[in-house]
Amino acid sequence: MQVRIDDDFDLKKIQISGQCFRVKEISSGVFMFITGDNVVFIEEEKNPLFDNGKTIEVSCSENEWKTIWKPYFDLSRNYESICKKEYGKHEFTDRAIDFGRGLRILKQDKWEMLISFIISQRKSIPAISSAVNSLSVKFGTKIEQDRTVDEIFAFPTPDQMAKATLDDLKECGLGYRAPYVYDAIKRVTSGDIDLEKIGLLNDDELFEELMKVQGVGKKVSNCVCLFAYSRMGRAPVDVWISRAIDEEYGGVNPFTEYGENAGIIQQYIFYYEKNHPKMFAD
DNA sequence: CACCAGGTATACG
DNA sequence: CGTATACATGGT
Repeated sequence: MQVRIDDDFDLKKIQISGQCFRVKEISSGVFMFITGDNVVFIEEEKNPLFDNGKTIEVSCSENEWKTIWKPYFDLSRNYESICKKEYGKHEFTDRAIDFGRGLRILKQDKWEMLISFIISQRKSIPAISSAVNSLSVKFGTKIEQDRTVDEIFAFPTPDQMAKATLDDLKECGLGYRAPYVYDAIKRVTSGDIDLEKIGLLNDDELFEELMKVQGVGKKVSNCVCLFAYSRMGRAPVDVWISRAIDEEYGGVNPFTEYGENAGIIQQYIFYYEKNHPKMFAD
């Protein structure tokens, strides 16, 4: 099926943006995304017939696109106008926006994001990906599809992970984070934390609620708020953002100025810091 | 093959 | 309250 996109949208940038850990480019220009027990294959058309926006080819039905993937890619929000609105406040931010045009803040599965970002601490992005994949293969349900030779597994549900021992988790490369994930499993399967219900809370309350889980601090909580609950006002500060604040903003956190779009701006800055070519060594 | 990775909990002062 | 330190593994 073909879909018209009337806004900034770049699959390659999204893939390497560090917010999703299971996206694969299965062949040149064809990307596989997974959420819940859904898989989709997407290709950006090379010769768009229109001068604005672009057309993409998606493997799913129209209904699945509307209910799953359109929200996943946050396509009801216009990023072009957000960029325009926030442009001009800081020269460095403007540069990051220009460089990262096409990025989007994905609306991903809440449980998967909680576990993925607990795992993310002190790990490289490739290492996070492989750990998340290991959990999926070990505990998740196989998803039927015929586009890849590799078997694809859904990220395991809390109930599927409930049978995991600490050693099982360590076998997935979690290291010292295994007890943290173990705690998350217990809190969610016991009903102590209801990931759907806390979605009704305001940003600060949601942020605090997530931090009840062992191993979830400010940064991880903000990532879950942003990448699973679409709380665009949350701006996670990691080592890259912290470095940018020091070196580009004179040590003053710029995100308060971006208000409800702080998380989106954060993503452009993170992407720029990690991916822009450096002309000179420091 | 050392080195370091989208941090956090804990122990201090 | 702010600062220092340990932490388990894997990818490069």
